[in-house]
Amino acid sequence: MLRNHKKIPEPTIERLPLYSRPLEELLKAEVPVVSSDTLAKLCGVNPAQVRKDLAYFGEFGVRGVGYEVASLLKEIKKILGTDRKWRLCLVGFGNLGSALFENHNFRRRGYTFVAVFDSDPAKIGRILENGIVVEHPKKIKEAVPRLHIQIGVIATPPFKAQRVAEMLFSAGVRAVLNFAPIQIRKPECCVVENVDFTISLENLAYHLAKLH
Amino acid sequence: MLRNHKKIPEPTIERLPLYSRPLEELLKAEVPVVSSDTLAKLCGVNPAQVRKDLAYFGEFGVRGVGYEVASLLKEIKKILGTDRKWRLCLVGFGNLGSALFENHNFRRRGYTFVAVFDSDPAKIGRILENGIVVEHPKKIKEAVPRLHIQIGVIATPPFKAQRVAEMLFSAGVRAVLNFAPIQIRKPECCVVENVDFTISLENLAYHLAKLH
DNA sequence: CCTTCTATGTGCAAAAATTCACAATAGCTG
DNA sequence: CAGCTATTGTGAATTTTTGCACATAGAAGG
Ligand SMILES: NC(=O)c1ccc[n+]([C@@H]2O[C@H](COP(=O)([O-])OP(=O)(O)OC[C@H]3O[C@@H](n4cnc5c(N)ncnc54)[C@H](O)[C@@H]3O)[C@@H](O)[C@H]2O)c1
Ligand SMILES: NC(=O)c1ccc[n+]([C@@H]2O[C@H](COP(=O)([O-])OP(=O)(O)OC[C@H]3O[C@@H](n4cnc5c(N)ncnc54)[C@H](O)[C@@H]3O)[C@@H](O)[C@H]2O)c1
Repeated sequence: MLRNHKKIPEPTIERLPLYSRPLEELLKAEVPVVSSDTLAKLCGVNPAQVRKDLAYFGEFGVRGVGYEVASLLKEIKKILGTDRKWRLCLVGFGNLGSALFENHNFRRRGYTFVAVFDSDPAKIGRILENGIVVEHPKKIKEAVPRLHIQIGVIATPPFKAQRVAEMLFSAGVRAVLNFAPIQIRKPECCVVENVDFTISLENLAYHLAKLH
Repeated sequence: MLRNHKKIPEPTIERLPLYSRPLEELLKAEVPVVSSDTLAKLCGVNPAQVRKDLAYFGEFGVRGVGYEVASLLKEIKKILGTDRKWRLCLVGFGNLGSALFENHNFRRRGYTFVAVFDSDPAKIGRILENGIVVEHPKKIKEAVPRLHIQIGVIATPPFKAQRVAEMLFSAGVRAVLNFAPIQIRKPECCVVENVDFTISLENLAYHLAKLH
């Protein structure tokens, strides 16, 4: 048994969400069982990789048959914590922030915005979906414990992002999704994920330039 | 000399944009020279990594001194093709699409939207910044060569994304930035980068769940 | 109940990426 | 201009990740 001995590689964690997407499709299409080969093709990875990744967490497959779609999906969600609900707050209700807030993919996957903060007086007080009211960021300190906010999403201008992050951390938030194109300094105990589209664009540009 | 012999590792390419961000800050602050140690700390990576990554492309540093900020930044931009201008089109002018279009970071980095496509009749004909008019996606075929579009950005609903991608590829686009949460099938010769925030969120949830 | 068939789980080897550690070398100082 | 210092560039060691290859186990059919 692999699962009890070794720690789980980061790339494995990053591939699990990749597997869960085609699995959701298969579930919808009422396909009962999937092989590592098929799943691998759907995700564009190696079949052995799929089996090994899954084996870190348990024996989910049946030899000679494959993986039962519904139960595998459930297991992956359990591993990722996606079977739980997570409560988020949004800081920065601008173009990007409002697109994030209005996107129902997040809620469908268990990520619910329960508070929105913005420093613009023109936006403070505005009433959004689910009765959420835009508040000044100075309310973060008080709102995080009261609303049990677990994840902070930063969509402010870059030069405000570090300060906002610090407010979130000191209010008790341990995980931050940061859309501002800067490197956030964080306490040891906290996790930060950066999303930066321009990095993806620069990657594309590099590969394009090579194909001349 | 490393640079002529080995092919460049993908992770190296992915780190270059990371280096360029603090370098821009340093340039603005008129810091003339930076050591691999300092740059590494700013980016949260190992200093030897910085040196090795850069050495793949040339000898940019001065022993005993460090790297000249301005010229290093210029070199990185040259490598990434960010010194060139790139012409993009946007397909899907919804919440996310319009946030992308209105974000001036892209243009500042040399990525300019020169066309916007959306299938919604209520949006077609709308006039945006720089005189760009929202057009029906059936115009892609004709617009790509005429406007020399090099990169397509997909921000349509997921179930439309594959079809849109095919229209882009067959019109001659070789690089696609895809925001829809599906795996795009692509011809050998083309490059696709996927941006999926929910993967980042699932990562955060996993790490949070571990810290319980 | 035994045989056959199929796809998993995993030991092991290969490949890739990271990090160490140090010789090489540029600049500075006296 | 010799010696000293700082920091690069890189070969070698280490760690991590991937992929092969096959023994293993469940299912199905005779
Ligand atoms: N829009 C995009 O497509 C896009 C793409 C990549 C990155 N980003 C980044 O995301 C961030 C937001 O982008 P945007 O386009 O939504 O910008 P925006 O200007 O539309 O919105 C920023 C919002 O943050 C608010 N704000 C400013 N200071 C604040 C503070 N201290 N506390 C709380 N709120 C504050 C502003 O009032 C505004 O509503 C930026 O850092 C941007 O670089 C955006
Ligand atoms: N909004 C977000 O924060 C967010 C986050 C993650 C992922 N996404 C993904 O990005 C995509 C767009 O999200 P959104 O929130 O902007 O959705 P949206 O519904 O606001 O916008 C989608 C737009 O695409 C247009 N469209 C539909 N079919 C089209 C076609 N065949 N050709 C051209 N245009 C077409 C629609 O008219 C609409 O304007 C979705 O796939 C979504 O899952 C969005």
